[in-house]
Amino acid sequence: MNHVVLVGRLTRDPELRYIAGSGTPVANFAIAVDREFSGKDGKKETDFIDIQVWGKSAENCANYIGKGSLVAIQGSIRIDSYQTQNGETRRATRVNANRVQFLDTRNKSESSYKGNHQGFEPDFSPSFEPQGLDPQGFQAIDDDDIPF
Amino acid sequence: MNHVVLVGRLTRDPELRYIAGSGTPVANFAIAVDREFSGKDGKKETDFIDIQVWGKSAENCANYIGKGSLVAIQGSIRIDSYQTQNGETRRATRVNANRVQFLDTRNKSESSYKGNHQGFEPDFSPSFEPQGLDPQGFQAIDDDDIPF
Amino acid sequence: MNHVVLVGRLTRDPELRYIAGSGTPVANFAIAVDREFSGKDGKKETDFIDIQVWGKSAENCANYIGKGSLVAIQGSIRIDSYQTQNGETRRATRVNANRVQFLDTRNKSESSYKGNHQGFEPDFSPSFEPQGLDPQGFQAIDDDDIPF
Amino acid sequence: MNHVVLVGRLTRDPELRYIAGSGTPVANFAIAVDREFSGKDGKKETDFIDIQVWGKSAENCANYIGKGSLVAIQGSIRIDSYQTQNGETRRATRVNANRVQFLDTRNKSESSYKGNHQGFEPDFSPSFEPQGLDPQGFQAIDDDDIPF
DNA sequence: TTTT
DNA sequence: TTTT
Repeated sequence: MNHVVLVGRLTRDPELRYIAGSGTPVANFAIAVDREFSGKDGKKETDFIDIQVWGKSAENCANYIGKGSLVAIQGSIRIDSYQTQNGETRRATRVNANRVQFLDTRNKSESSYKGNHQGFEPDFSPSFEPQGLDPQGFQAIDDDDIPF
Repeated sequence: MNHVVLVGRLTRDPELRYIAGSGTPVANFAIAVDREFSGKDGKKETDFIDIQVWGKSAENCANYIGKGSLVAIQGSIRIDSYQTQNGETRRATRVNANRVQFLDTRNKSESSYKGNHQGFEPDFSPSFEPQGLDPQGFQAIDDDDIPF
Repeated sequence: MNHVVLVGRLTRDPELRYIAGSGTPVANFAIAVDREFSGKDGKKETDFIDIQVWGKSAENCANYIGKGSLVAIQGSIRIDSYQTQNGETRRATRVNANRVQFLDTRNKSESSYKGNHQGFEPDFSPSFEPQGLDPQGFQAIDDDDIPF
Repeated sequence: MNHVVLVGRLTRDPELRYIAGSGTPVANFAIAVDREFSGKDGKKETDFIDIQVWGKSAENCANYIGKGSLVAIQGSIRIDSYQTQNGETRRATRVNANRVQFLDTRNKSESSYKGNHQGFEPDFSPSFEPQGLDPQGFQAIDDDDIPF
């Protein structure tokens, strides 16, 4: 039994890769989770937790959420070992997400607009451009195209 | 929201320490959690997850469970930063346990018998000696000595 | 160990009451949680789960969320027995919430606008009137009146 | 998101049925979960929670655990509606278990022996007889036969 | 660094 | 290395 539930906001856009042989999609990102009870000084404390998602869900993350999006994650703690360049063995602790629930109704393009949209899009981060969707424009995405 | 539930066995006896100023007890140990679905080759895979417990519950762990004990843990993921000797900053990921439920009826002494039993040691292994109840006393550890 | 995590939307406004003797606040409401995998016919299935919150958190729910609000709930399953008028004993199953995290930025007034907005009602729907702040006062409910 | 984790003991043996058309196995039982914090009078309080398991896992429950067994359950809350004889609609709240982890090493037969075994087996409940296994005797079950 |  |  190894169960984790987290609710937090992405600290960066998901990075999508495909495993060499199998072609399996993997997405990596981190979320910021505020602690319920913070330090005595009252200043907010936050844990930045690394998340890994596999398969179709990885592609959905890459396409529909970005830095700042609010998500609920269900998964398990996973500890992987790896070698540094100088041959040292280190451990990476991650949450392996079985399910990522998007809690922001605003999609990636909307979220980057936040109010400061003045005829052009200076701060429209390329990283929010919906991948795998029409690069031309941001016509509302048809309900049928959205996998949730 | 940051919730974790784990069921697994201790890989070593809990280490109990007391925070210098406050005297707050802290126990550290790790548990082995077998993955539900293991590799294609069928060989079992296991995550070794670091646990930290505070307060009265830390003392209970030190007194009543040891290497091999089965426990259910409820807590949250916590990421602490610390400095290595050469000034590098690293992160330690742990589960901060709010509750440790003992699932083994057998007590510490029984579990410590396996192998290191050499003719005497009535029913008590050194590693299970209730820490914090040591009449000798313990060395209070300075906050600064604790990387996490 | 009895842990529950739910994410869903309120099906109605919280009902706030105060326990007679102690004055402890209690709020009751239900949330709709869509099942991840629905029936073969593809039609969405939903569980409507009863929630009970105590103390300060009950008042916060009454004041800040309403029908339609998205929440994450952490708590435990609780089964209470009560008597029907005809002396039958029945069981009520509820989630006793330790923590209710509000996931909607939009406040109560906004959410109550949908549909029942008829020219005025500045930014306040009756159903969202902060209970427990009512200058009129509330009727303390006797413990015996509460089946659960 | 609808996640539940419970640790408790079976209050009765699992009842195994097979769905008419499909032949899918379903097991029903209940577990007793002690509340962490009990009433002011100090007397222990317990929730008796109904569990439902499907598929292969249902058969494993029927074969390997019984009244008194300690289990960890991971699943979700499910609310089903049904009609009483007099046409009333009622709701049944259950935990739909995705995974049942057996935390008792003692198997069914052993557990019913608990100490009071004096040459005959007065209190060997038939209900603990391993179903689907050899009714003749209680030879240790071969490791290879046990799916965990 | 690892538990059964 | 960090989110609102």
